Amino acid sequence: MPRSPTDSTPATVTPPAVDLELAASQDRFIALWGEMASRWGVPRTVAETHALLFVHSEPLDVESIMQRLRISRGNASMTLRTLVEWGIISRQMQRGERREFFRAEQDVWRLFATVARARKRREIDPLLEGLVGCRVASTGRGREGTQRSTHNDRMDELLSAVRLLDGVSERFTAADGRGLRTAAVALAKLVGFIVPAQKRAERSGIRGGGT
Amino acid sequence: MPRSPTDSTPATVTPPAVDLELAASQDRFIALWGEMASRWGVPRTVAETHALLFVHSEPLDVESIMQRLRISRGNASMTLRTLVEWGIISRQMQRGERREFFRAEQDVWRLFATVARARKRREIDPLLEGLVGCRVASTGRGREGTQRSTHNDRMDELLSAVRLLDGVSERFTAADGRGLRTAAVALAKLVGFIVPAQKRAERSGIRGGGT
DNA sequence: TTGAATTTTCAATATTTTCTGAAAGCTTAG
DNA sequence: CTAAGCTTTCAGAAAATATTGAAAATTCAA
Repeated sequence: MPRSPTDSTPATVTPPAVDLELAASQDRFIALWGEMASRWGVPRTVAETHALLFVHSEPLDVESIMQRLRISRGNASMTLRTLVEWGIISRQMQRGERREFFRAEQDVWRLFATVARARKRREIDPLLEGLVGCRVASTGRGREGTQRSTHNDRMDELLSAVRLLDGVSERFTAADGRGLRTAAVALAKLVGFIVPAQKRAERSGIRGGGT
Repeated sequence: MPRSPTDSTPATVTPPAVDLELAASQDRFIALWGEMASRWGVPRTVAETHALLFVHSEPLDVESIMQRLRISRGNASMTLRTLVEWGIISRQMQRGERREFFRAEQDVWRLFATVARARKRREIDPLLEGLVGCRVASTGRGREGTQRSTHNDRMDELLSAVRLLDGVSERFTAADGRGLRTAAVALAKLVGFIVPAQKRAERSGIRGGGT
């Protein structure tokens, strides 16, 4: 590997002539994706790594990722493993090459479907399991029985609502991601909502983060 | 106000005879909800507070909440404020009473719709805004132009996918929560997935994150 | 098998987020 | 106006999470 020990330029990814503007755009996206991720409870570097692989169509090796994102080897390793587990990036080893390369799922809808499925597993399934255990034995007697029934009714209502959403999502995020897109489009039509090509800022001062 | 100054009993919520089994069930639910919340990136105590108010049909005052959940006054205050901002609990002051009482939205679908809307605002809207800024000026020239186009295409694809989902969710989570339920049911039908009126344990060993 | 090129693991460290508690701020009765 | 009763604020403590870095493990060519 022809890299001098004095080498300190971070541009491992691209040999000499880099398109700086393009790189800057990519960096903006990486930052944005990382930023969003923290709101979704996903570690920043995990999202950044994914973003890098997503915008960089050719597969990258660990070294390049480390350098472009300025993260440690250990972090890169764990992060990549996580992403592979989630199924949104894949390892690619090639004969003649010792190191592994990684590439991201490029299809947006498949990406979404995969993420949705992962979240469902982590966030919905345990809820469904747990809810049944939150009921209380009904005694059937007077006022105590009534209170208990009310409680159970509440739990049941919650349970069936979650089940409904769960069932739907299960069908729509199946494997190829087609379902998700279909669902979105179907729904859009259903309400007569046509997706505009151009975005319109209907409301500007939305939020209320207070202070 | 008939409370002696020596009064120190913590049982503000329930006078003497409490249904311990019921309380235990409620606690299980509170714990479960709190547990789930941490996976969704919501502070545990925020979720627990909401859970308590959700299972406890009558309004509760801050003191009761603090004691039942064993949290500090400050935490309770901030937490309640958050929940009120999210729109899933409401303050209720009453003449003759100095303290405030809180009660949770009891309708599950409205609850979901509200939460969905809040998340959309925090997690989707900033993404939409940010994405446009991630494009790169197309030069239109040779290979550099091609790379740039590819990048922009990717961003556009992402953008329109997010917009589609966003638009749909916007319509379906509007205010009353009816939309969400409607959507879920509609989708369920669309794929031939019939929601049973009575819960049926189709799969028992639901399985899970199987290693 | 050896050893050079990688990747993985994990204890230690850094960072971020959440919670506490005490003091300051309101509001209303008197 | 003053005081009692409640609520909010916020700096710092505590807890939870994320990241590093270097040693150990793995892999493969020779």
